[in-house]
Amino acid sequence: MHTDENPRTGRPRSERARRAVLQAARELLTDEGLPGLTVDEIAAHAGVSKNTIYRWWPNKAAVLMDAFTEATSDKLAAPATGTAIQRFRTQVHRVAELMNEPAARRPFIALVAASQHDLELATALRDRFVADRRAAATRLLEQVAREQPHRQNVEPGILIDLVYGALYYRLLITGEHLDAAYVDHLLDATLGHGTDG
Amino acid sequence: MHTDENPRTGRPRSERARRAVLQAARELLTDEGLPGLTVDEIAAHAGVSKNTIYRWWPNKAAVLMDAFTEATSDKLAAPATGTAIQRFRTQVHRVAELMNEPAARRPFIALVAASQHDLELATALRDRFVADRRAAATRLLEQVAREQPHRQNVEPGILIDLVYGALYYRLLITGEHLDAAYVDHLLDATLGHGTDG
Amino acid sequence: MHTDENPRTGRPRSERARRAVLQAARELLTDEGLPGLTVDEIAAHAGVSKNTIYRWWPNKAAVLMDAFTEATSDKLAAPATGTAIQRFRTQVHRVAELMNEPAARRPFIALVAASQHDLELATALRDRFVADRRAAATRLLEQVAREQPHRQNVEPGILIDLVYGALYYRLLITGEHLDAAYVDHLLDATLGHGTDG
Amino acid sequence: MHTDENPRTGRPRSERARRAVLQAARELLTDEGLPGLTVDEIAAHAGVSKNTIYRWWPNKAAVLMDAFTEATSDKLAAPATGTAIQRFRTQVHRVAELMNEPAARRPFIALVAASQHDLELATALRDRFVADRRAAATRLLEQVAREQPHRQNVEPGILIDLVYGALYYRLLITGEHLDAAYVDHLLDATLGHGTDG
DNA sequence: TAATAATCGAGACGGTACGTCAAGTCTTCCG
DNA sequence: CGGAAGACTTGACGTACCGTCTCGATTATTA
Repeated sequence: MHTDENPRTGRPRSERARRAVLQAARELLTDEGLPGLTVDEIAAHAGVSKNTIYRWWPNKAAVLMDAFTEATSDKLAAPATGTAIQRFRTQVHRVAELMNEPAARRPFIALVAASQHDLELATALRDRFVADRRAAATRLLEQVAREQPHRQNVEPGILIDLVYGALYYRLLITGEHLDAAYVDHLLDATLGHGTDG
Repeated sequence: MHTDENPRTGRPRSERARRAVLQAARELLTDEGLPGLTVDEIAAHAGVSKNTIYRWWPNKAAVLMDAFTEATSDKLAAPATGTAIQRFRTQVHRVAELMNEPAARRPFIALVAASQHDLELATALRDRFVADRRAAATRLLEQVAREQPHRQNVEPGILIDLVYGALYYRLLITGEHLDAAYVDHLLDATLGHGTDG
Repeated sequence: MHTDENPRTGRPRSERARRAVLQAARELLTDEGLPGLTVDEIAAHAGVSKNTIYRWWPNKAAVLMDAFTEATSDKLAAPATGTAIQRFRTQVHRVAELMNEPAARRPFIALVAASQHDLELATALRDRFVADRRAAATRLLEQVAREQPHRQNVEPGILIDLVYGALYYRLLITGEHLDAAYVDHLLDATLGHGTDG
Repeated sequence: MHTDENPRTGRPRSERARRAVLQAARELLTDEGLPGLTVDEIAAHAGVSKNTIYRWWPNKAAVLMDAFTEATSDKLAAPATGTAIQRFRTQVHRVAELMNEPAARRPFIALVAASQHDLELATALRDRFVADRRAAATRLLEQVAREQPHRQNVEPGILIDLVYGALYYRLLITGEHLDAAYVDHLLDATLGHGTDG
């Protein structure tokens, strides 16, 4: 999105159009993913010209990226409370919930799929979604290691790969459900039991 | 592929054409993935008509699926030796190596990406690639549980999700390298150290 | 049709196949004309292989040409009786009837249409259908001129063009019906009234 | 052609593209007729996308119909002068000249051929080419009958069929040349000699 | 209160790939 | 060798979507 540009003159960008586009992108996204979503459709459904879409986004992947971010950013932002371990567990649970939520699951899958052959999108996805959580998780797990030096802790990077990897694995490969119990199983298996209290 | 059908009459299917198509699919696959691979290109490069491709495969995803299977089936088939745990570790290492191998990495990524919006492909991928390994791994881990009942074992399904999930996570999300040391880290963290001897 | 070839050895040509092909061609011809008739259809409907068709005919136009000739040759062959003028009139009536007959009208139209961009077919059509009638008509009209030198006769070639031209004109351009009364009108207008007795 | 529609908004239709398509159609038409003319070729030769062609014409027959109309409409439009009979004779001569003119002969033959299996085209051809001339000719011949009641006139419809029929007959069946002398022969034979002064 | 300037909806444009279809040829096995 | 079956190459078809472009109309700031 070209929000950085700010000409002092001329007709200002239509906020209505921006919103309509993002909403249309969300509404029209089906199980067919990005390939099943066409810019013409989005434009028609949003009551917007294709020109307007291409003026502000480079392609439909970028549109969906924005649509996804806008819809989910607040859900992951709320700060967790409790011990470091508890906060880590909360974070993982939240991501799992996101992957289950109807409004977020399909866009997310579509974005991950598209990012496999779209380097820019892959970067954007990592920068705007993965990196934050990964940094926060690393900090929390390092804190755990400092506070409980006697524990036999695995490297934070490895542990994060294991837990988050399992979430993505179910989301993308097996397609199985991601309920809270399953997430607890993953966390218990990697952090040890009784770490949720 | 319709290899199952076997009419006694008529001109037999050209094995040369079949091979040329699969090889062309492998050779022409770039980082652009399936969207960057066109049936016209494959046909031209293989010296085969589009018609022939569509006679035997429903779409280019199916072609690439066959191309991938043909190229990698033997690499994963060789039986591992040693204890149950050793054999499990070997299996995981082999999958990781596959994900690293130039000839297999790109096709695999492309197939996983495409399977996100292609239900048939997703099923085929699970049935022909994931299911076998998962069943074998489950058997091995159950054997471990029987032989070492004192061990604090996690459920096989969870453990498999964790380990394989981490592999897919690096392959699809972070794009980081999957070397043997990293795989050992994953296995040590989930199975315990000293399980490789 | 390659009837000229007559090898002394090997399996003889199947008369059953030949007939089935020509009948299938007649039966499958619709208002779509030659373009709407496919060799695959003919082969399937006749229970014959495409190979067999291409062995004996160069293309589907030739097949239809044979099918048409076979079905209509006898209808035009019966000798007319009476005076020269009467025999000429009979000949014209017979051609008009042919153009009306369901079994002949469509094949004929299709052949004339196809002959516009198929030189071989055009030649065949002229040689095997037009030329005979034209020669006979010329002979008859010259005989009339000899027998009735006082009559103000137009050149046979012009008269034939006028009368037959009108038939083709209705067949191909206006598509109007060609009944006997209309044909008599044409003949009366060109030969003079009272020439039918 | 959808020239009737006139939306006030959107990018206006490219006159350049329209012209280029029609010209390409004329230039690329060979003795192979419509079947030998491909939309891809027209598009490439006109520097236009296939899309644009299909946006404005339903098929290549419609393109050629427009190309033909555009090139010939003015040639037949100029009013003839003289008596009713003279004007009729002029009209017939003009059509004959059209059938001889290199720029018009092939398109016309191709259109008549195609109209044998294309109902829409047949209607268009009759409505836009045949009907006008036929109506005008009928009017002229009726005027002749009124002015010269003593003459032994044949029905206008029959006379038109005879004369124009002969032109089409030569054009489509025998392929012979249509020079002015021949046309005069036809007119003399049907209207009587000395009607050209 | 204009003039300027960027946006907007609409929709035509060139380009590329799609998946289908028919033509005509070739390759097998069976009488 | 003829014939049935059916796979093969070739080439055109008509469709769909992409991303760009050109209109007239709109809505701001600047003069």
